[in-house]
Amino acid sequence: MIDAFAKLDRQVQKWVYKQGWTNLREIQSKAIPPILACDRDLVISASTAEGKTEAFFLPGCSAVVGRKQAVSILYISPLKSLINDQYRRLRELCDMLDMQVTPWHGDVSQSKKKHFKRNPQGILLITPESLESLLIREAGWIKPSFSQLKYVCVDEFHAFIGTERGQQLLSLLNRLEHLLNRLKDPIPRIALSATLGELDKVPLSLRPNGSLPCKTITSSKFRNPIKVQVKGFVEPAEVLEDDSNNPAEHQICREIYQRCRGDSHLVFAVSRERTESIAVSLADFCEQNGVPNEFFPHHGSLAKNLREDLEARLQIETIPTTAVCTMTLELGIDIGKVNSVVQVTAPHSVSSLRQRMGRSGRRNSPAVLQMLIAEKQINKSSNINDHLRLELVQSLAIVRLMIVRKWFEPPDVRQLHLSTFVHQILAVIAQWGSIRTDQLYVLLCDQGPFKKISVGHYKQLLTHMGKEKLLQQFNSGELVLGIEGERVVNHYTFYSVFHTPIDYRVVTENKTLGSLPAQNVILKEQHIVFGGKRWKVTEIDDVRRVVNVVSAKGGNPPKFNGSGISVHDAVRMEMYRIYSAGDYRIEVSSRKIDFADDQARHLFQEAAEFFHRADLKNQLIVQIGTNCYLFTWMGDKIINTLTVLLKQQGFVASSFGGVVEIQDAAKDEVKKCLTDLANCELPTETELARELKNKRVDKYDRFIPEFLLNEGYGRKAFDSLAAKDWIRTRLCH
DNA sequence: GACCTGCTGCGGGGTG
Repeated sequence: MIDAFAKLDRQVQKWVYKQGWTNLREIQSKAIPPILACDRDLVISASTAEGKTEAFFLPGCSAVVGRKQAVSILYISPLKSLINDQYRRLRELCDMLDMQVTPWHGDVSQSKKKHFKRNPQGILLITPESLESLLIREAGWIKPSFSQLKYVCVDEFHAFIGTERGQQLLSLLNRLEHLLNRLKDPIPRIALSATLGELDKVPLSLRPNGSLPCKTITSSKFRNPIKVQVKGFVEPAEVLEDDSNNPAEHQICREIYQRCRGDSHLVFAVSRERTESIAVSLADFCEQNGVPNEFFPHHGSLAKNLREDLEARLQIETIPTTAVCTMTLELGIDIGKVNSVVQVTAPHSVSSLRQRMGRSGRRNSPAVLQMLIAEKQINKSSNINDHLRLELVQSLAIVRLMIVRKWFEPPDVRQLHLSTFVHQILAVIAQWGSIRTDQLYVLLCDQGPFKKISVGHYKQLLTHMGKEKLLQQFNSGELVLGIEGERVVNHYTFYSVFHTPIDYRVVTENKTLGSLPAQNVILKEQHIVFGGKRWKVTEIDDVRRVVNVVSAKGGNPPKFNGSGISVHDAVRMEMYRIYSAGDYRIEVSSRKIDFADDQARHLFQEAAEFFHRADLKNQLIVQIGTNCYLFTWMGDKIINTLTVLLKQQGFVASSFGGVVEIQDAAKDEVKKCLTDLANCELPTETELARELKNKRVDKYDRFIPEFLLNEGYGRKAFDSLAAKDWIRTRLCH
């Protein structure tokens, strides 16, 4: 450890002393030799607040100190706010090293950018979108300015893996190496990441062409103990018309109020709508009790300054503050640690729950999680899903997977990312002016990250893009942008690969509170909840897309849009094990720890009894009245596949919470149908996708021909092989 | 029955 420290630059060592650090953290010491060697990629995987940033920058800066001719380190972050944070943290170190550090994103002033362009050196902190714009517009400047580039560092790498934006990033890094003639002598990539599942697969996600070896560093540090409780609530069967007084949610808010007031906590409420309704109820409790409000909402549709005010307040430990939030407070921004984390309604993945837990656990105190789950009261009209209490059992399963099995979801790496492929074709042509089709394929698919795209598909896509006037091909084989291509590329929204719907701005007295999706109807005089407060809509301007509001009483939060959720196989399999055993408790050295409260335990016992009575341990198809219910206890890809297969065969099938409902069908009929299907070739995922409408979900899907779109969509939504395997191994026996 | 992220160049007006 001490040896590693000795290898750092003297000024860097001085900076470490100045921080009052007596020694480096484990991952920081471990990272020094491989970064100084500069001959391989590196994945630094550790939980928040273990000093990952310094783990890279201490040796990284040591290796490049004194170099003035060109940029030495390129740091890429998914968030502008993180770039601003890192800039503040790096400035002192870089001042001591007489090294330039420059933040570069959409909010950085033109003057700062101009200064850097005249004087490119040191460290550049940038977003993928800004790097894209530099490659397209300033490739001639990048070539000399980055000629000495020694490291590329990607922060929050887990947020990129398997996404459209991550695919763009990989393509950008490959295009950069190509531009700098560094394909044979690649620039080492350092990925900083929260703890990941399946660490052995990360190197391929960091450099798909494998042109440089990769080392992975993790921390063996003893983690804070974890305290978890699941609390149950009962939703009365007869809910009054006025759902503003939703009884279970009211009880849940009372629980949060009593638990959280006086300290700092995060309440993850899953949807923006629920975030608003809980935040405003808690503010109401404060008002009724004559105490100052300390509960505030935080989500992506809230104005930036409101969010930043709350983030700043969370950092002040002496002021009790509870943020009711969506995943906006899951990663990235430095808000310090909170006393505990509350999760309202079941989380959908183990990995996001883990991230959330990481926000709790101040100085040697345990990380505390409370899950508040409402289930419906059972009556005559209750359906099978109500009886099974799927949400409660999903919550129990996810806690067990996190604590007992220490498992979490790997990213889906089967996807084609066709929308981003179209984007990168346009971007590369815009960058070079023109390129031969074979060169373009080598750059994006052979060397770059689009390895799953065949030459045949590539050619058909180019033909289609030609028809759409995105491209034009000369007789020489050179591709240039077509009229439509020029139009798309020259618009400033081109640089991002993710889709953003049109919004209305919500304004009061010239202050912007946030935004609302345009599709959702808001009426004049309507009372709404927004930003944790109550308002009346006074005016709607459809041209400027502005909703004006004034302070008022009453009202409900507006609807925001959301698409489907996806639950992994492992979660449903764990649910099946819990039901079958009739026991969810966690075994710790021959003792069983019950992490549910009385109400949750009671709700679970009722559900387990129902499961047992219906013999769901052995029965995979159940007949209730004229309907059938199919239980696979598998993830949503298999559920989707079976649902569409049954529909194709003429059944009326739909799924909810992982259970497939088949209307007006006999159990044996359904079983025979699926068995027969599995005895021959099942339709491919592409064939299943043909059955569906509304498949254009990603930003550039509108430029993809139907047959290719089916291929891309099929891989996202279905898994024919796994579905066939399930029928043969489970249903046929 | 879900969430999040980002982007330009230019012209007009105000300030020091």
